[in-house]
Amino acid sequence: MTMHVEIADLTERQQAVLDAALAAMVEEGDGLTMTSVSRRASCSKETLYKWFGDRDGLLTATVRWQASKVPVPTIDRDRLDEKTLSATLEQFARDWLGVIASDTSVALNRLAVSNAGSGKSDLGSIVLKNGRNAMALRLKPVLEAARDAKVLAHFDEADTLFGSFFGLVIRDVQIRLLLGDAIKLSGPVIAADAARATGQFMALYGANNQTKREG
Amino acid sequence: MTMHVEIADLTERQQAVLDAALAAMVEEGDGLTMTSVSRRASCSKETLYKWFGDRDGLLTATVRWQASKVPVPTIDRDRLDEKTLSATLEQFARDWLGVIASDTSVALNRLAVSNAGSGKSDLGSIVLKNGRNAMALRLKPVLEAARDAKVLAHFDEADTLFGSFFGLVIRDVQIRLLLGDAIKLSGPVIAADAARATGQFMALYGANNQTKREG
DNA sequence: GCCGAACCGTAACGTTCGTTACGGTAGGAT
DNA sequence: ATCCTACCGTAACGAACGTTACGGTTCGGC
Repeated sequence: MTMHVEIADLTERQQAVLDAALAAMVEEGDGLTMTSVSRRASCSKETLYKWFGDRDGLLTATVRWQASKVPVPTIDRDRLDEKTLSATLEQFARDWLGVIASDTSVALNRLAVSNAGSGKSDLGSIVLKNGRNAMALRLKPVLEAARDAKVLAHFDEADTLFGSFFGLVIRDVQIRLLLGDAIKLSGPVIAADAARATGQFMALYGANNQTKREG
Repeated sequence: MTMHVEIADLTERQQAVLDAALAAMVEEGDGLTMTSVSRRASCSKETLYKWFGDRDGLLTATVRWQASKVPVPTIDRDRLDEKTLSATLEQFARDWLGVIASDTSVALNRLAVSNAGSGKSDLGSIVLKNGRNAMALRLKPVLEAARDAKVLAHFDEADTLFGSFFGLVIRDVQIRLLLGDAIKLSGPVIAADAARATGQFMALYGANNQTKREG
């Protein structure tokens, strides 16, 4: 286990270096090299190795650093009527789509996917933990509270609802971006998508709709 | 452009070599090497280069070969009532989930994603064309026919519906698999997911439901 | 039997890149 | 002033791997 610096206590210089690594990741993808990072960051390779141990350590630290920069939406669980739940979910979807569509997120996920294939030091689980799982962790209590407040219809597994919400929001956008499809999501488009997804989710799982739900 | 063999006319030996490459891809991921493929296929590297030009050509041919093996569901556009449309969509979803969850598909998509990052000879667009886009091509006429037969509510853009169907079926399954999450989808689970997704899609877009649809 | 084409197995070459080593500089402490 | 620490820039090392070259074998055609 190469763990030289905790992301909690990074000096400003170290953060700058990781930002340079992030930029390298976005522009050079998987093929970023220790030399290119050091050149970008105007630092020596010796420093990279002292701080991060090896290439894997640098990549891991970079992924963690980016994850720590993504704001995690906070939600108040009180006053849960249908209106506020919808608004919350919509905001959630908007933020999330914005992250997913960003260059850094795409580069990061590409790297993690590559790495998950090669088996080394899984970046995959890190990205999963700080991406999807972090979202699920925030969202599931809200869904359960909404169920208890009779705003959502009864359900047993919050995972199922989360999965459906995920699907309605992300659709085929992420995989297309990862595969290099040139789609650009402007702010208005994201807002519209978030609104549609939220409306559909409420239609499927809202307390007042008894349409087809769980299998 | 390195194009040595068309996938249409591959000798059996060549197919066997590509199957070996496929196996190597599944087990070694991005880091598969010309040597490992030749060893697996019991062929010489010289042959690999003669047939496929270079490493990129081999990978491209492998991706095309796998794509050509995936059965494309065929659909009859006649007799479109709600029942048959549901059955068609459900079958579609089932097949699709089965493909997405397979080891080869995961390995293939990982490779394509890595490659899309590095910019080389896009495998990404090939996978996109033979995956998502092939599905969209088959599905959109059906959706439009269903609309004209008043089985689905009115819509302008079939893309929107396709995206929603995609999301409801795939949800977070593909990205989790790509990132290395250890989920196993048994046949019954896939069937249940396909049924749920289809039910939800019909609930959202069926002609007899006027719930929230397009933005 | 003989020839050439196709192919196998392996050795060899060159490049890239991770990793390490080294000389030099700035700044703070003693 | 001296020393020590942290850092920069660059050169050097070694392994992995794509690519090429070569000798040996099989096999169909004459």
